[in-house]
Amino acid sequence: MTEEWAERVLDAAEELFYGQGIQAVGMDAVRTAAGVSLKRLYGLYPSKDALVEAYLTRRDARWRGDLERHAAAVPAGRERILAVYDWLERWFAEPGFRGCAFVNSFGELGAGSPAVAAAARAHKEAFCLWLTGLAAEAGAEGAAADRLGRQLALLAEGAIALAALSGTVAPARQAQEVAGTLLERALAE
Amino acid sequence: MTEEWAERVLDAAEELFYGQGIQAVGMDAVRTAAGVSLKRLYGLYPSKDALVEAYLTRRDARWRGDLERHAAAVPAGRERILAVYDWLERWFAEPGFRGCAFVNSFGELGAGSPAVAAAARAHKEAFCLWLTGLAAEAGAEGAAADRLGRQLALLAEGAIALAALSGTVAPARQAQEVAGTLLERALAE
DNA sequence: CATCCGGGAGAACGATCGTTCTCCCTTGTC
DNA sequence: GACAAGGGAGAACGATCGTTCTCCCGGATG
Repeated sequence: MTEEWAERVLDAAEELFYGQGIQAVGMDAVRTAAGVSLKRLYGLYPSKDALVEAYLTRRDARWRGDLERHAAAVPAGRERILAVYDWLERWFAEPGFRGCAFVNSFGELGAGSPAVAAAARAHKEAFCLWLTGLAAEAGAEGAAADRLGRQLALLAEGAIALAALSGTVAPARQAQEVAGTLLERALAE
Repeated sequence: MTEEWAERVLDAAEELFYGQGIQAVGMDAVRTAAGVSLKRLYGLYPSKDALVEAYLTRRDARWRGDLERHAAAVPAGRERILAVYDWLERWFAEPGFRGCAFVNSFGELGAGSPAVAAAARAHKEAFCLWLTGLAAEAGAEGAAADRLGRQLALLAEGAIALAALSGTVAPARQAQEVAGTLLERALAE
């Protein structure tokens, strides 16, 4: 099936693009890693830009899907919000963790690729909105939930960046601590 | 003087590298923007790697210098810490703001360039240390200052990333609010 | 005025990139 | 067994990159 081939190509592309940066990876490296002929590669994705877009799209879905599944296994409210930072910590510990794929792609191509910029923006916005939902679930109302959601997103973002640069998982715990205090204060009414 | 030429080249390189990414900018573009012959360019910086390293070194010094000067104009303590986020907000509003040069460079080249990775790590570490100093100045002691410094760095980092992606200055204010609560809690003893 | 030398413009070179094309072998069909 | 179709391997192409080299001019020196 062409579906399976497409997925194999995306698997290879994701590993390479995420691990080494997009410009540093040539189509030939993707071809080799995926074990696919160049002809088939270009049959599946008509250009590198298209492959990059598919990479970001699938990564967004999988990243948020994994996170949401992890959070759903924990009671709603304060506990579920804190579980987000547990999940981040596990992510930081994975071999090959190199920060946020969207921040990296945006930093590399954002200025010259509106599609990448839009994908990155959409990813962060969806993440922030989801956190806002969690905040509402936990008892924050209206504008308070919105504010709390943005603050939680800020903490996650900072933790991701610092974990990548430092090569340490510690920022996850630090962000979790701050999130804890914010919740304490926001939910005390 | 060769000094002035070197600075002109660095000015051009910084604008281009920061605005478009490092790999997207060729030495010829730097040459043209700086108004310098290729021969002189390679006389000043023997390779692109050397130019990139000089770019990051000078940017680190200037960025932290500007920030420290801004903070020094404000009374030490809680007020000075909050002023950091005012400075960030002004930075975010500058035309051409594209996030943290070190995070972007690391995302683009970190995997393949130990020098860039080290520069990025050093920059963040220095920033975090400086924040810890501010926290100590404000009354936090020992481990508490360290913890507060890391939390403040986390907030700043998240604000920078989200401001770049969203194209908005709002994350500076949000980070400042969180910093305010943290200070309130930490300095209440 | 003759000479020499530093530096400017940009051609040249080898590598690599994204993309397309050619050639050949395999496989399925009559 | 003949033949058409499709896909694989990789050569080929034009562009661009980092870096070096060539050629030439202008001005300082005797």
